[in-house]
Amino acid sequence: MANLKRGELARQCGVNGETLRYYEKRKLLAPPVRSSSGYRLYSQDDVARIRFIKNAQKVGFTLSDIEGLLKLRVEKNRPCESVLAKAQTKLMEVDKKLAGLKAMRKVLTRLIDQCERAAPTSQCPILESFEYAIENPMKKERRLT
Amino acid sequence: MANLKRGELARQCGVNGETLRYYEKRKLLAPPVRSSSGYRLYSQDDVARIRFIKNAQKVGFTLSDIEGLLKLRVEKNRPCESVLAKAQTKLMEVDKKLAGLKAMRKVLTRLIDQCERAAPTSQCPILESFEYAIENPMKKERRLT
DNA sequence: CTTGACATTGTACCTTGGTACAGGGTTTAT
DNA sequence: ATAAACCCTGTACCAAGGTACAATGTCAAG
Repeated sequence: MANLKRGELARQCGVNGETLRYYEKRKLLAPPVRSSSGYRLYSQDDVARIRFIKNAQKVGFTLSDIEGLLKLRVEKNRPCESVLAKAQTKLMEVDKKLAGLKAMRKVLTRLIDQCERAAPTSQCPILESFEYAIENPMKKERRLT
Repeated sequence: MANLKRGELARQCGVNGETLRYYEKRKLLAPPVRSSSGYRLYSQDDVARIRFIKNAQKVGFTLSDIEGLLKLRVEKNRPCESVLAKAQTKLMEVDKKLAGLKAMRKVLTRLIDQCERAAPTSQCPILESFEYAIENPMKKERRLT
């Protein structure tokens, strides 16, 4: 109905106007109808599509992922399995990143802790530890010379 | 002692040779001594420096962060406080990313779960959910029509 | 009728941490 | 002495997801 111009669609979806052009270039958005003067004219369907993209991004899908999801979205006869598989794959990716961050966190908190309880005369234990290989303490802290 | 050439240093540190040139450009590595033919000649200090960089990266410091850390590393009179502060800031950053990923994970697992227990006749619940705002279930799942 | 707020295009730039050439010169081993 | 394996430089390119112009055209209000 509405026939929104680029800025209107952008405002309605909370994205930058240039982003719409970018999505169009990336084929996430079909080239829209143009007004006689060449202005892009969007519909409510486009609003829904942008919302779809933004929601999918929120759970970790990249724009390339979303390209695939958008194709499945059009096929009406139950793309559920493929979508489920993609979601499961994404979950594994998220878990991998989580594991990486948790490992960082562990080492970082250990370093901070060491620093806080260090004797004031000693060298900075954090900097010092960067001079050597960083290991996780759980296993080999028997070395308390 | 060793006077390593670029490739040798790279191999010893497990980095790409080009990376060393990149670090030099980024001022993480001082311009090294050159041989008469213009080859870079590195010392064991450089080995330590690269190791330092790589270790700091492992706990989440960016190269820009590391630039600051390297400066503190040289000052011998207890930069401990500044380092500690940087580490604590980094920990907060890591925690923020963790929180974001955990939120993703939560929604994603919910979607997967909904999909797995969906009636085979229904539309794909994952795709469907992307059409609307994504909310966390904990609060408003009273809507079981 | 003019001003301001919109729109169009192409192109370049941003971040982060590098990698990959091309087109030369050098060193080492055979 | 010649080929392989280095090294040098500058520059361009990669992912990812946009953002920011400049130069120009259009539309609505007053």
